[in-house]
Amino acid sequence: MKFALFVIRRRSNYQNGVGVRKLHEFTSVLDLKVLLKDMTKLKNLKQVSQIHSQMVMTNYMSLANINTLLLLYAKCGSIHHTLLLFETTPHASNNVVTWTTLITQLSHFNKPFQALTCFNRMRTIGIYPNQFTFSAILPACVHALLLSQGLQIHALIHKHGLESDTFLATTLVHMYAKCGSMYLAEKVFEEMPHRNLVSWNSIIVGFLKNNLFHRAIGAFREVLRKASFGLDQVSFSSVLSACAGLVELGFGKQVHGSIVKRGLVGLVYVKNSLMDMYCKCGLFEDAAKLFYTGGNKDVVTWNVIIMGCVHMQKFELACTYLQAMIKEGVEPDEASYSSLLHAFASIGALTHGTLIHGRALKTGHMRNTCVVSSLVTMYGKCGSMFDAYRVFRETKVHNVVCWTAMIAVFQQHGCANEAIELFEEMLREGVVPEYITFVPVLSACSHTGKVDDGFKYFNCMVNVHDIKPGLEHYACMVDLLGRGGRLEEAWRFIESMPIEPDSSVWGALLGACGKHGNVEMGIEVAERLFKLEPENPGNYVLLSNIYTRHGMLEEADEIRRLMGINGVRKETGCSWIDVRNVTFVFNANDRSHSRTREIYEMLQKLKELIKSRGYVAETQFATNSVEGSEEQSLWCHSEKLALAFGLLVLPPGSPIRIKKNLRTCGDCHTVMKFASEIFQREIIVRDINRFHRFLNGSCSCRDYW
DNA sequence: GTAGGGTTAG
Repeated sequence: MKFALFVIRRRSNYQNGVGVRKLHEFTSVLDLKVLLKDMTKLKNLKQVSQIHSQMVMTNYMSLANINTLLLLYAKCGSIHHTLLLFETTPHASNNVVTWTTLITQLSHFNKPFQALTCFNRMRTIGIYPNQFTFSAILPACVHALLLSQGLQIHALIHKHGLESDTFLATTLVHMYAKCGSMYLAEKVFEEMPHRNLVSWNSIIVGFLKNNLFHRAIGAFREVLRKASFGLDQVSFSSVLSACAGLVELGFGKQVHGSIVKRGLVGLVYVKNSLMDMYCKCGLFEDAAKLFYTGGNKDVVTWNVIIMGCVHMQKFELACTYLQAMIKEGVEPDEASYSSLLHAFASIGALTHGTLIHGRALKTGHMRNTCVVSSLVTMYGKCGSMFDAYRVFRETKVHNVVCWTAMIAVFQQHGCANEAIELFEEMLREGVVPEYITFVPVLSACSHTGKVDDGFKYFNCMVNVHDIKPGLEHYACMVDLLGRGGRLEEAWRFIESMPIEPDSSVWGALLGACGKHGNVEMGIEVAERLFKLEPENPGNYVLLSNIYTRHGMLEEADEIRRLMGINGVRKETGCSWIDVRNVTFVFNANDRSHSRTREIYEMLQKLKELIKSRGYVAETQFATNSVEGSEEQSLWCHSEKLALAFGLLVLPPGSPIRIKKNLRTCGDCHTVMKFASEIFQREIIVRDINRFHRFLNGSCSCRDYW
């Protein structure tokens, strides 16, 4: 082969693929084959077209050459030309290799349904698929996530007696694992007469992707013990991902040792997985050490270190790495953008997030659905619902993640009707909802008191979409019934659950007991919660508030004592506000800020103004008294301090954005409403659960949170 | 002349 290539290069003066025009000088089929093989590296549509026309002119259109051409067109990015050539070559459809090439490439181009149609067309005209065809069609089932199709293909493989083919069985394992059926994947794997490295890697990766990390590690240990072949970078990087998933540093370090022993540490994929494992186990420094030790770095290396920063909440450092990677000429990819956006979403850094948006627009990354979904979430979590919606609408094609992101943003901002309408639009578009999609939908129903609709969607999830409800869904349903005052029904609903209810489910019921003043049920529910999560101060506070509201002050005191005995402390309220890219933090009763005097003066002024408009302090929200006055303690809440500071330093008319670590209190909520009207300001408070957008004296949550 | 496995979005 090498010799033949040498001859061609000499004869055609072939250099870097420029010698194509001398094709007519070739005389043997062998020459052409070699040239075509070499051309696969070029991936240039123009050159492939030139070869194609030369072949037509010189009568070189043998079936084998046509098949190579089909492949070449696909490899240089034009599935369109592949299809065109196929359709215009009548005798091509008699050949199984031609069909297989076509099916493989359709699958590679993420056109699984066209691939399946081709497969069926081929069988209709009486062409028998071989093992290559089967391994080409299985990835199409994976792309389309069609387990049912995969099962049918499996049956055909069985019929053709090809089940024991190692290559095919491995592809089946991969297909079942990707479609979420580890039971079937394992069954095929167990029945394989021979397993090679890729077979083992496929089962390890299968466990990994289905979050069965222990099983992934188990399979890795097993193959390490009994295989006659050596493991490769895929095996090692996969087992490291499993360690990362389990935060299993001990075994991870052992794996690191054997990687070093085998001399695999220089491989960039292995290095990336190692770094990722250390980051997820909290050893950022070890990851950074690997990052700075020479060797290759690719875009993933950068992404892993950036994600590591995000994981450690080192957001500024994450930005520094992004700038550094750009400086070194590594173009950030969708994962880089997604991780940073995720970071900015969690800290509510709107300005940083907007900068990333600008960059994504310039670099063409807005075509990527991951980036778009992260942007929608970022804007949503930073309080800019309208920007989130704009990004969503400016994107033409949405996948289910994108739809879910936008539905969740509406829900968090109190626009429950919009959330439900968007969900309905998604269904009309033919997008299939997933497990997580139903969480904001059910929550939207609960926040608008749509009990019937909530049940409609819940049943539709189970019966139409075959999704097993999880704890998140059950908690929403309990919330839905509880908010509507149907406490007994909610209790019975919990009892009918096929899975063990957790604290989120009981917590929803306790909240409802508080809202509707059911002391007896409240006590019973709280007792269960104290057992489930004795360390959560929220439950004690809720029960104590129920007692206080019913005048049972002794019992309320008893609960506070219980907190002391159990060593539970109420988390201190804490609020943040960004002013010209600097974040200011306020704790409850905070007097540490340099403008403390002005802040408290502003609050005093605000209090007088709103009192004249009928405000009465809601002292039931006062959990401790300051200077003997419960009312006074209310005016030291962190969100009020942040509000006063915002009113002082932000230009009139500009919105005030506050973030809080706990649920916002009822009294603060009332004060914010008044303030938005008096100062004609938009005030956005993001608390632990949701957004409150105050405008002209009312809140987007319609006082229902 | 045709095939397989590996970090990121809700």
